Amino acid sequence: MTTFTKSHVTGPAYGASGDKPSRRRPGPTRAETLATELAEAITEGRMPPGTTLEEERLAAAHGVSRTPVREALRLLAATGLVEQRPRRGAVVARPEPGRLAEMFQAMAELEAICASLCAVAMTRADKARLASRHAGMAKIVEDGWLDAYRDANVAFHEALYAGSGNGYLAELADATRRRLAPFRAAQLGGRDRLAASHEEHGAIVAAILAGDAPAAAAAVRAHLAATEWSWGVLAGQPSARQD
Amino acid sequence: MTTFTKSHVTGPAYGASGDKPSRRRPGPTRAETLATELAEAITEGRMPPGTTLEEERLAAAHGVSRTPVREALRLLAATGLVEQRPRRGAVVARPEPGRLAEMFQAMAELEAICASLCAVAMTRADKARLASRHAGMAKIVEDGWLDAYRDANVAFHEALYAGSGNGYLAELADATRRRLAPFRAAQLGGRDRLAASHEEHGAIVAAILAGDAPAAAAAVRAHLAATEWSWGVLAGQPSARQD
DNA sequence: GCATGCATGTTTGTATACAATTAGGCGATT
DNA sequence: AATCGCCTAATTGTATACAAACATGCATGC
Repeated sequence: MTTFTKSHVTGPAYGASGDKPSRRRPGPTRAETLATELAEAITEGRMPPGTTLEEERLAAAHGVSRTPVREALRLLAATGLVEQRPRRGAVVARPEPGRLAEMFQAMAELEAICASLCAVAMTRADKARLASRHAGMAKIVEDGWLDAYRDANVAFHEALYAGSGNGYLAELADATRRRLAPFRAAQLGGRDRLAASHEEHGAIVAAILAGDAPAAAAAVRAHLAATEWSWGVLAGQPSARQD
Repeated sequence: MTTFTKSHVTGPAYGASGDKPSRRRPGPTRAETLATELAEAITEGRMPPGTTLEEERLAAAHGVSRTPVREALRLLAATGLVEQRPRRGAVVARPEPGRLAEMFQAMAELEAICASLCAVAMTRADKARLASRHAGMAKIVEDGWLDAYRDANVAFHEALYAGSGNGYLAELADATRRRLAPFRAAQLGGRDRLAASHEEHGAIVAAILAGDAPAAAAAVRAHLAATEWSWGVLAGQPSARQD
């Protein structure tokens, strides 16, 4: 499971304007850079599910040849963000509604496990950090800052993954969340939902602070069950439909 | 998460003797075929962790050019079976001992979830099939047929994944098991361990038949905790060391 | 004698050229 | 008029060629 860390991203892409990079970075290869960029474009909704990914077009758009493009697509296909039909090209993955529901359930369970582990494995300092992170989100909720809450929310959940102490598990959860990202409803609902979400977070944090693993798992499941509607998962296909 | 089904495998590889295939299969591309073959070679221990995967050598061995080889390696890298260092080539993945432990724990939790879901989601017919599968393994245990038990054991666990009714979760569990496969101790221990394993399976089956999800989860965790030593996970690195 | 620098070979990364399959449209036939 | 078949265009799959980076060994200097 390859993860695409922000550190791999080199910016808005040199190739957007057609020029190639003069200085060569040591680490990341073109294919990886491309994969990261495409992954972001997909998860952020700029390339909605169903979008066809034509190799030559992508190559031209990023100022590279088809070879790295193909490798990037293979990478994304293995990640699940892209679907490759044998000789019919690649498209941004658009899972069946049933499969989306499966992924959502799996994510809930993965997060529940993470929270359980947090409850028993986190150091006192870690728990304090988590609590303060949660506390910091209160102001965002009061102000009704939707975009900021969305980011902070992702960060909160990723803190849960990291706090499990199990990096592999964290990667699974993160990858699943990323694969579901294109199906989030654009807006999280409204201020009421924001407050409710924050309150549910509070229950999770409390359980973790108390070291109560089963309660933490239950709180996570409840939180995600309540969140479900704010994803496109059960509402049928979202945004794009262009095949 | 791309899965490598047996149906994709076309045999011991035409390229082993250098000749290219005359008839062209419609579906799978060379890269996918290659990826499947390599994945099997790795999970079956024929290419132990640490083995260097030189592109040209692989290309020659399989009678193809470097291009599909590279794509196959990318695929495997995304799957986690292979590790690609930016400009230093690819090797069969050899995770740190700590990471192996994480993967093992994650697998235990994933299987526990699957078993829980089995308990509540399986139809009566499914449960009967699972029970009969388990019963069928008794004879293998009596005869001490180690190899056969190994295969049947994998099939049993995969039946658990499938029985969860959550295909995505099943894929996660399966992929994790595959990634851990190269680190299994060659022999499962002995006849005593065989019998113990079978008995633990019995506890799992019983809990599922009874529809007792928590008991099923607990039984799975107990089973894997008992199995742990038969994997190379905690015993440090296994088989190969050739870098 | 040891360390450092350079030269060379090997291997990966990228680009381009070619082959083959698929998709779509046009025409002929029933 | 509808359907079948073929033909053409577009796109993917594969191979090869070129360029850059890493690794190794040797020679040179200290």
